[in-house]
Amino acid sequence: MQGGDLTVTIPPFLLSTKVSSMVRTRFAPSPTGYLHIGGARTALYCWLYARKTKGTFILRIEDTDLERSTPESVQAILDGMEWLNLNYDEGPFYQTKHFDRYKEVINQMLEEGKAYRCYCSKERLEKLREEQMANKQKPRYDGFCRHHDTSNKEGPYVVRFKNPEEGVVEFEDLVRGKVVFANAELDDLIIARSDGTPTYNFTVVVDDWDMKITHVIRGDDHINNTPRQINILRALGATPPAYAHVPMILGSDGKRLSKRHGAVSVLQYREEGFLPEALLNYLARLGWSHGDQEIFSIDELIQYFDLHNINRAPAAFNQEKLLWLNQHYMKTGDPLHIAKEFAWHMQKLEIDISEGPSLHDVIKAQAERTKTLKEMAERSRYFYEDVHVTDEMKAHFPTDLVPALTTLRDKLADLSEWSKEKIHETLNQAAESHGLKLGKLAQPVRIALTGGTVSPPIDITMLLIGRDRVVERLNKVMDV
RNA sequence: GCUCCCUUCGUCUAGUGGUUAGGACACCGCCCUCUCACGGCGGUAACGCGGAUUCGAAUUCCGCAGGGAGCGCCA
Repeated sequence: MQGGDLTVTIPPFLLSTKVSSMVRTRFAPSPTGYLHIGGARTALYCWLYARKTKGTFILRIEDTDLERSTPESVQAILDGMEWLNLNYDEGPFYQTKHFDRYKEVINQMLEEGKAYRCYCSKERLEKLREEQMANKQKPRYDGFCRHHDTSNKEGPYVVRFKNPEEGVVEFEDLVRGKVVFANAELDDLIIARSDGTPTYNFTVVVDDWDMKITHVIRGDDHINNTPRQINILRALGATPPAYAHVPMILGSDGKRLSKRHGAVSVLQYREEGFLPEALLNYLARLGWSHGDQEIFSIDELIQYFDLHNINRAPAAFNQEKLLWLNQHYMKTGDPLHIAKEFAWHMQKLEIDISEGPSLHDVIKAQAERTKTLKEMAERSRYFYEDVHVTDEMKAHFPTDLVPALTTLRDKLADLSEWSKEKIHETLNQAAESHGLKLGKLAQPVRIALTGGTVSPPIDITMLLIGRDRVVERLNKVMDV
């Protein structure tokens, strides 16, 4: 029996002329929330594997849970993927649009005796479960309607898959190696609810089959579903794909990652000032490695990534290392791209960047002293906005410093060229001529110019703020 | 409870019978220095436990302990 026999309506993705031996991976999130860190890593692995093999990466939205799926979540997932630049070749496909196809396969299975109608009430199932638990057994359906004649039954029913009752399901997981399950452990799972809608384990199977998925890369919380899915696939006459179950990501305390660990949503990392390339690098390296290498460009990732090098143990998310990577990319990454993300943060803080130094110069000056773009934005206000002189600041300007400040101001005002070198020279001269060490002059000047005690080197700070504003701010602190 | 999975520095990891168990983040110290940083140099720190195999085990096998996931008309 061939799978093609079941095809009456042909979904559009089947009309593809692509060669079937090519690798086809899919990321299949359910839209019940944002794109979280774990999902993002799974998506990244799927994407990397497809890119590495010159295969196809497909996005499929598993929205069969009508209760919990929302359009907002779909959008959040799409936005997250876009920010990370994980582009897909096909999709997004929506399972809710494949209901006819699922129904068709269910009917076919019913006709062929591969599935059956089950009239057991929820109450009976509930009772069964309780009894089994009490007897220290694994709760599972007892196959009542499979073994009794139900032909003259009336009322609501679900459709169950006739799982093999004996033997084992064995598969070679690309991450874990050989995995074996006894069929006796499995039960006859519901493939259609009493309202006729199909369930997860069934829709996954049909779609993976129809979409000719060759490699299912997913979280290992699905490993228990795999033998069931393989059984259905076999009943349909399909060849099961290769599986790769990647371990979960844990919070910093080793517990399951959740909101109390901080950011979980990918887009929240954007809000907090991370660069997508830093997150991607971090996520790739979390649970996977290539020798001792820590920094990977996207191209290197594509080149070196391999399913076999994925670790079997779950990994704890470590924000410190992500911060380090983020700073690394702020210092060394593509200036244009960083400036674009940086501008986004400046805008969020309502800092007007239309006048003042170029973002590129600010990034160059700030990258080595900030860990995130958000922090960088917060600490770059004084390049674009006036500094408010506070009483606390005044304490840093004793009257005996006024002569040196005056000299400095006048020399700066007369400077032939507003360059880092000239400014630096002027600073040194002004300090020296009043018998001061550079530090004695530089720090008060820093406070006058930035309102704080921390900034890039004073010459660069002055250069970026600009001559007029520098002179103006020096005057301001000398007045008071 | 049942089934399955996992276990190298605090964290991410390298390691596939013989290594002073390597790297990275974090941490500590020193150097550099106009602040904060960056950078450079150095340091602390790990094979869960118990058996077995072997001349030799982080590496193989068996127990144990600990951790995780699944067991829905959720996905």
